[in-house]
Amino acid sequence: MSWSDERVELLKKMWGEGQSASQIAKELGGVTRNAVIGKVHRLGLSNRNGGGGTAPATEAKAKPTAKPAAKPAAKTKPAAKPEAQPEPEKPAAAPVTRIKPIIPAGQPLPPQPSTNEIDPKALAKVNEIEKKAKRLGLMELTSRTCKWPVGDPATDDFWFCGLPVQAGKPYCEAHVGVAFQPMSSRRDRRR
DNA sequence: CCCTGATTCGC
DNA sequence: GCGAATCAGG
Repeated sequence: MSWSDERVELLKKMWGEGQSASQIAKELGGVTRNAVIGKVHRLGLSNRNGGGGTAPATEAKAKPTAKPAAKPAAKTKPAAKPEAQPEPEKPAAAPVTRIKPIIPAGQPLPPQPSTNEIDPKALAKVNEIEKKAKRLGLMELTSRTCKWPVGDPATDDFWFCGLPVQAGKPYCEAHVGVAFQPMSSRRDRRR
């Protein structure tokens, strides 16, 4: 398989969308994720910049490996393609639909992470990805599927996100965002 | 163990 | 230029 024009374009597109190298590789077929990453680097777009949105998880790390190769690391990236895209980012998610008003009413309504004061960003993201959720059943869950529950367990309108989890976490990226909301908010109120 | 991207280097 | 092997990390 060679990097035809179309394939390269798809690569660019997907990479720009934040797709992982392995996913791109699958989509393209005939190549491994290594090939994709290699190509990405050769194309000079190892950096997924967009519009200052979410911070990149993994950033360039210094390589302490014993490599005496004296390389000033000249960044050859003076070129500015006229068709460069500023990356519109995710504009949507304004109304932020209330997650799920699933409360039979009359209940104590105990804990629940205040659905109220969670990063609107995170919520938006969740709503975004829940559309793409795989809607897995309890039995379909594996060690690497997002276990975020959606809907009312008492109804058949209940499923699990099922999207690929990232690192040892039980949820996908988006859900991790709202699940592990760092303790903050109401903490220091006296000011 | 699963996954991610980054880098190296023989081809 | 290509990408497997390897590295580094979540």
